[in-house]
Amino acid sequence: MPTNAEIAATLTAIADLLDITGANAFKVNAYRKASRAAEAETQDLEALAVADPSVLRKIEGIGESIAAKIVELITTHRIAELERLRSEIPAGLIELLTLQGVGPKTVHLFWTKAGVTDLASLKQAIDSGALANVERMGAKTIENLRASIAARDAAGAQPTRFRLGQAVPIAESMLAVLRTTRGVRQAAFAGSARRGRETVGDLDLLVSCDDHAAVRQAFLSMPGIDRVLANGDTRCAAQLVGGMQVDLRIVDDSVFGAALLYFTGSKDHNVFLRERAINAQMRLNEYGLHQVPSDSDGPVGALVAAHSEESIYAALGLPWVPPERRELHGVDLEQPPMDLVEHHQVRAELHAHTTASDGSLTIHELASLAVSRGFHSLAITDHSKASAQANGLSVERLLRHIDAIRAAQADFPTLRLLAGSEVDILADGRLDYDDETLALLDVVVASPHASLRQEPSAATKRLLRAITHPLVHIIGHPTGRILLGRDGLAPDMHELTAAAAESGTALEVNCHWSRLDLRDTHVKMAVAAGALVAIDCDIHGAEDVDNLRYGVATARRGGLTRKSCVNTWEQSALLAWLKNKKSACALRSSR
DNA sequence: GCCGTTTTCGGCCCGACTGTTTTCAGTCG
Repeated sequence: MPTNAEIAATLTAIADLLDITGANAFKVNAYRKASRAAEAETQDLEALAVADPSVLRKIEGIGESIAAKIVELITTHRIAELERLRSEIPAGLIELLTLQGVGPKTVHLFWTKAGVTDLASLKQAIDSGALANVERMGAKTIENLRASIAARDAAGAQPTRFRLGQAVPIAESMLAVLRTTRGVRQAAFAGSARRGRETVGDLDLLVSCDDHAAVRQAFLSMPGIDRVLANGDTRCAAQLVGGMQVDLRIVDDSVFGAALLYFTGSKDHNVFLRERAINAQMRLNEYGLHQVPSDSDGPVGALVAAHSEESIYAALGLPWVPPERRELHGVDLEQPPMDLVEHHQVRAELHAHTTASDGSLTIHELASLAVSRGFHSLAITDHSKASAQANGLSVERLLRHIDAIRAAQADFPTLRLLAGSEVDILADGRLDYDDETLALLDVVVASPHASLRQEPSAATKRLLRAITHPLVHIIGHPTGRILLGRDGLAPDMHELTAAAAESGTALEVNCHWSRLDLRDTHVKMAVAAGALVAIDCDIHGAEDVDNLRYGVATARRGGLTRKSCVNTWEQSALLAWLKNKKSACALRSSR
């Protein structure tokens, strides 16, 4: 039973192999586009296909042929076409596609003209001088090839993607330098980081200025640059120590909006906008939206819009699309804009740890921090006893902690301090404190911390039990995944979000950039199910509050609106929700 | 291989940079 991710990976594998054979580039691109569509699909493709295979073709980018291949994969666990390609093409060639500056045409050349079948034989062909006899393989190209291989060898297991919360601070520190550079008007980061993707492959920086040379020099002389990959008048690229690539684009200030739009992407979003421009007799690129030139215009038609993103969307008959929503294309964008949750609307933190368990701040320090952020409510939710590694609280310690939280309230007149717990959801779905204890708390965040490799069906059952527990308000980091580290649980999110909506339990978007759990696609499911969502920083130290932006971005990517986000509610509404779940429980248990 | 307000064929986003070339192919985003 292939997952959507596995189907996507299979389609990408076909695309890679086709690429190397020199197949039609549009055909290759069709497989890549279908792969992206499969990955972005929130419905389970296998379930869709089993119910009605024709539904697959309703997904944009999946047509007759690819739909048939997906069905073939689901029913026979193989795709004959893929096996044929694999029998013809040495498996080691695919790895060569990942070398900087090496694409499918070059790999094809290596293979057919120099007998290269993998990285080892490529090295051999370089060292023996055999490669120098191949067309287009001049001294400079071979030198670059050596450098790419060396960079790869040195990197070893160096990551190819980086977590959002690690990439954004790097981008901002580089922008801070560029903003002080002579002639710079505007500077911003674009790309997948601006779209708030949970991981990014590289950084895209955009600068408008009067002095290109000064900006290029400032950029290329920054500390941490390991290797310069390109150095042109309007575009520079460099690899940082640690492997991250940074691209810099320099444009005139008058077209900053067009360039920002263009370099923010996503690729599919750009293609959609360009096609829309063409249909309206216009042409869109990073220098603006122009009329198609008439004979008297020369190469470029009259400018329609370029200064701001808003003006370009408007000229295309669309509302401005927030960067987090730019994975979308097609009819989704023609809907009226949603009231997406915004960073400044978050006024309550409902998941925070103190020195009582594994936090670094005291109750008072945490409360002061919340006040400084303008929050009206803060829940202190230290770990429960099963999280021994985090110094989880025994019932006796918890009782004393509740008293300490209530006592601290007097010192913070503008902040409502809530006594809570982040209680472990045990492997079978039981909670780590008994109901009598939980009933003493204002807020119960129930989270899975152990047994994170259990079967999906067991995980679903486990989490459902916690979601439907009347004393639980929030399910903390529901899957327990660690980005680029641990997959975590894979429960049936359709079941979970439906149950959450039914029981009034909120699902958490944990803002820490190593978690972002719920992930964007899960938020989308929660929104579709009508479930409540909490955006929480899971504060362990003062710096964690700054992660809120990543959680908000993830929530926005999933289409979360203010009214479904409990952290944005007025204090009275929040307290009523916290209390109502409890009284609902009392009612039920008294029957 | 996908797709359709020029719909079953003939397009498919477009520009910068690099290196190898004498005008362009390949890569990348």
